[in-house]
Amino acid sequence: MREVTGSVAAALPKAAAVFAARGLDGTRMEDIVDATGVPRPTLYYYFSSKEEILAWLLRSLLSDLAVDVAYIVGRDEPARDRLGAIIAAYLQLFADHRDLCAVLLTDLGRITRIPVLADATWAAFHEPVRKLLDDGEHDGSLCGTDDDLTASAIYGAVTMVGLHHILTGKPVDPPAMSQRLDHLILHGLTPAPERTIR
Amino acid sequence: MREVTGSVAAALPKAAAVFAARGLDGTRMEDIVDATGVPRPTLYYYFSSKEEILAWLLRSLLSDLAVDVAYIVGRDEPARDRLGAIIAAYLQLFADHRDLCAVLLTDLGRITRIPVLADATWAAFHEPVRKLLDDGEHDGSLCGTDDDLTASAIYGAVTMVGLHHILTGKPVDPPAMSQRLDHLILHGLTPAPERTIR
DNA sequence: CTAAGTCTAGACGCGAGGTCTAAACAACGT
DNA sequence: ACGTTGTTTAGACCTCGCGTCTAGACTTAG
Repeated sequence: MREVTGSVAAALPKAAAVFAARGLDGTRMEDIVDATGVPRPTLYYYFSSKEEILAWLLRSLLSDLAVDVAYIVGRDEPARDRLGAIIAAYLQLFADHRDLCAVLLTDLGRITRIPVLADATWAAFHEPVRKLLDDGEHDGSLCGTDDDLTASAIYGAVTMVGLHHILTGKPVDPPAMSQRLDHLILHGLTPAPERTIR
Repeated sequence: MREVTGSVAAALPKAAAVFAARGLDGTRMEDIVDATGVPRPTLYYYFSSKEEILAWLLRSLLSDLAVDVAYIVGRDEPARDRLGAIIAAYLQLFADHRDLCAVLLTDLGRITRIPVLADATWAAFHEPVRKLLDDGEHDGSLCGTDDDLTASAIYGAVTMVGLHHILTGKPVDPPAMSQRLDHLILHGLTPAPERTIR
């Protein structure tokens, strides 16, 4: 794969909507040509396959996320606050890149068969969360027993909430949604004592 | 699509492993022939497409789940207990049908473009959970503000935990996992002392 | 024994991915 | 101005796999 720059790199994001609408296998090369205006031979000059085009789009998305997440993880705050910040950052990604997030998640199986993306998706969210849960046990701001399971649960919860909003066409409002998710993850669904007493 | 019975119906589940390994679009008709022993023309005698074969497999899976879930939802128990039972039932499905669950979730995008399956996946889990959350507010066993978001979060959490176990080859232990998830969903991650004070 | 329905073999058309050739075009140093 | 190198494009081509079709074999019922 050659380095992609200039007009081609600028035009490729237009293909995201097509991938989101039809999925990787459902998207024809001609669809990408139509969406981007880049002729077919030019696409094959830069990429060796359709799959590689999508991988290029998703890699940039995931590396951006990884940078944000790494910064948050490194901050000097209680783990529970950093956890909330990561959730907000992840939801922000959904808000900013609806199409690419939709492809990433709805074509998850297809994508996790591309090794570089399988690692990237995992490293961008699951691993940092697992580390934060571990930190939280030590600084006392979180409690937990099975970090791996808990990290998966949090990852799944945030992901599905974002995906649901995207697939149903609802706008993604990161502050409001992350506040609710944060509360759910920290306090659960047990009614507050005050409320039951009343 | 003709009604599928007898030896063909008995052999088809063998195709689940192939679908799980390669995905819907990555599975060739010949792979299904090899896995099941059913000749190609016979498959096209019963089904009009490859997609229909997978749909047939998944429909039976989802209808079984829907039956279990409907029974649990109708029980005369506090909503929080019924919620726990549904989570356990869902994880049991993962344990009993690893391959089909893997296809269902990793090829989610491909599958939600098949209308009958899109509805079935939603109806089998998300809707019942949402109803239970609503019940829980009325019987006082659960608290919540945004049932739709919460239902998505729970659905995502349970799904990702199960999927993670399946994809990493770990055994799915429904009682242990649902107990942990249940605790997480009810009490969250806030350490115990702080919770009792507040 | 016929008739209807079930099952199977093998050949075919076709669409889409990806390769190849060759030509047009741009940028560059000499 | 001129070759050189790399970029971009058109169009023909090959291959693979889906789904169709014809036709025949086998099974069961009337």
